[in-house]
Amino acid sequence: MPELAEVEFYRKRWNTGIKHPIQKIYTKSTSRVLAQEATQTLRSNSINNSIIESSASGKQMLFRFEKSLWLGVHLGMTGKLISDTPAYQPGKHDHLILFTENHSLIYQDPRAFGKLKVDKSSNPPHWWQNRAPDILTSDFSLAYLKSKTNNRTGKVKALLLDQSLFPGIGNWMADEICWRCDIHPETRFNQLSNDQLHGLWKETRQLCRQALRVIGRNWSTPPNDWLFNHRWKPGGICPKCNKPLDRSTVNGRTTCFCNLCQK
DNA sequence: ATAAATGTTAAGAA
DNA sequence: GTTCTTAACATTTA
Repeated sequence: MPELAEVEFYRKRWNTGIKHPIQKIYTKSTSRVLAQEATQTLRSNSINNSIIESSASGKQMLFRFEKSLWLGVHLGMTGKLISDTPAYQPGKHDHLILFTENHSLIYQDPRAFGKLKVDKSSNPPHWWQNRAPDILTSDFSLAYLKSKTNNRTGKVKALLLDQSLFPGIGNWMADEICWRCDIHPETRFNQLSNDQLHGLWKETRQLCRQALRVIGRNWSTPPNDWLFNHRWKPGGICPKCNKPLDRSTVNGRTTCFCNLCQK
């Protein structure tokens, strides 16, 4: 479910709890999301401690506590962050709940493909420090992208889904980018012309900005001239040429594209 | 009943 | 070393 902008949307939902001391903690007894050891560390270090800030990078989030504690969150396919009242009762798919005086901060994940990581140090954990440059930073330049993808023969869609190259891009965003650039998702990356590569880089950044504005802010529905609104509908049509969209499997993922527009 | 779902990773093969 | 394919993970929804 969550890609760059959805992650940002969920991250902000826990803002309600910032600077409110944790009074009580619930953890699911056997959870693949929150491992045994992380559960212990969190249980013994979160009470009377407060989240003071959070950040997102690609599909990862990091919550910083006042006293030497960090919580990393990856939402997997069906993870959600929720803020509710202190009276909230744990449900079947809740893996972690932090209770403050006025709120409950919930990590809910039915398929449990997400991951919660805990680190007890004063500096940000090492897995946060060695990250690929975020798409909207100045480090993600065309020159950088060129240098990282030089001679890559994989399919464009496959590379777009590679988090070490395009952090935050997921299935719908990868399709949206290919469609906007009129690039067939199975095109080999090293077959892209200079113009195509430049276009792909620009559209990638543009889509990230737009998605953060539209979905990241309040999860509103994107405009109808995005592929987004048409890609999941059976019989969906291409907003550019009004012909039926095509589907196939690329890189093990359902891929939606227009075989008239995308060459 | 069967398939597919906005993600990641591991294993084995080419 | 790179890339591809497949499977696995667990649950809900169409």
